[in-house]
Amino acid sequence: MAKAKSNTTERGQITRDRAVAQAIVIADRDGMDSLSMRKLATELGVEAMSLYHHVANKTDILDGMVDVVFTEIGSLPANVPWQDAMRARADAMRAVLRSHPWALGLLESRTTPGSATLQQHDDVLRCLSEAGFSLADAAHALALLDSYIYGFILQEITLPFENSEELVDVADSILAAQAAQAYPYLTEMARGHIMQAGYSFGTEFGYGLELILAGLTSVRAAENAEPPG
Amino acid sequence: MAKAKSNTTERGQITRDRAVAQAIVIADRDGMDSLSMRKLATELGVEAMSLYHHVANKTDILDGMVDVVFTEIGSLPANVPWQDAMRARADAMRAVLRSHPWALGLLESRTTPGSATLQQHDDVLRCLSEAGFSLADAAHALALLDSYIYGFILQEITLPFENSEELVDVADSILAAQAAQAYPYLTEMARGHIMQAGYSFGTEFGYGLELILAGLTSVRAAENAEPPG
DNA sequence: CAAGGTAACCATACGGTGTAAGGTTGTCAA
DNA sequence: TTGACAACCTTACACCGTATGGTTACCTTG
Repeated sequence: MAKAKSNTTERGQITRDRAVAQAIVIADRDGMDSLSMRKLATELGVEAMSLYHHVANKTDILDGMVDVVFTEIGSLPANVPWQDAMRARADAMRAVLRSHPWALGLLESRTTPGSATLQQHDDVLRCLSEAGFSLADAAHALALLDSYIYGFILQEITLPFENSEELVDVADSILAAQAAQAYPYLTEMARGHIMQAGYSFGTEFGYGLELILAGLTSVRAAENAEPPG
Repeated sequence: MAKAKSNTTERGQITRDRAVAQAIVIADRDGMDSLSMRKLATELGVEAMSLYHHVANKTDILDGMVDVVFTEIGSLPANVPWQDAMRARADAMRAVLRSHPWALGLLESRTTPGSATLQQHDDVLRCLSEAGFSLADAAHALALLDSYIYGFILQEITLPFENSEELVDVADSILAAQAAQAYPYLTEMARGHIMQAGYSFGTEFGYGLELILAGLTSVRAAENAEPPG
């Protein structure tokens, strides 16, 4: 009986980290829906059930994926004004969440924050506290910034186009014919604003972010002008 | 000659609308994951395949659910300052999206906007235009407000607690023991801010919203002070 | 009334899913 | 050589969305 599979094989190679990494590759390439245990196992050169020796279950893998995402976002730059630090964090989050479109949807379902999440939030609070924000205002600022960042990316991911040319096509078809009368302002915006050469939804991100940072700056100024009393 | 739709039996009762309505009931009650064609059919007193005479497929039902959500949000109040109109819309969106926690996740996957969506966006642009915003700034404002609203609710839905008491428990367990040293600012925020009696994450919503509205107000003021040139 | 058309409904089946249970193999320590 | 043990595989189950092809119960027409 063929006992000698020989070759010392490559068996011991599968780990939770490798499984999570490959799961990310699949989700990026084929979409979250087609990430299955069987497919993941196949791409790791193994049968589905073998994975269960390294991960508890599928949601364990999903948790791992979320953690990798937060790790990719990285940490805050040091020794810069707090506005620059917040800008850098926002841009990093946007870049990472755009490159892994499945990540935002995953955040919804995993309710227990991993260490990378906690660390990141702690960093932001420290940055703002050291910049002169009260604890309460730092918390407000964090919630506000995160809301804006998540919400913007949520909309951005949902958009049914990738570049300006596709945008024109999509806008045309959505706002075709009778729609122009039903939604006059939307139509006008599409024609007069969005369809201008060089428009990109991505530039909207900076607009809102700067408005929020300006608002937070005056909050901080007011706070330091008149100490709590 | 209208068809004599006699009510001698209850068979003809199943419609797309009824199916969508029951799907919403199931999603609200048991969660989106357990919404299946078989379960939906059973609760409508019918076999799974019978549904396919009234809906194209499951995603057709999901599209219908999204449209119902936007309908529930309703339209803008008339004859009020634009800030009040935006506040009302934000509160309505928050209320509806919180009462249907599955809705946000669904928005991600359906990329073709329904008529309720388009109508709502058109209403906002009209409101802001009539309030003196340029078309470009109205578009900026819409993107900014929607980002904040969606992102806030996304975070709110993800929270692993429902009320202040549960919050204390959760915060305690997450920040237990050694965590206090690893995340000092987070710990301090939990102890000194969040765990105060009467704190509710929901009140954060108004804080950010007011800050954004204040920012938009000064944008509008600047715009009207110095006409384009 | 009878006949036929048709919309509503049901039964069966296929290829997928996550994973529980238990069998098999390869490697190393004693 | 033996035994332990982890890694791996096979099989099976209950579920999913839905293609296919009946089967019913009604309405219209004569």
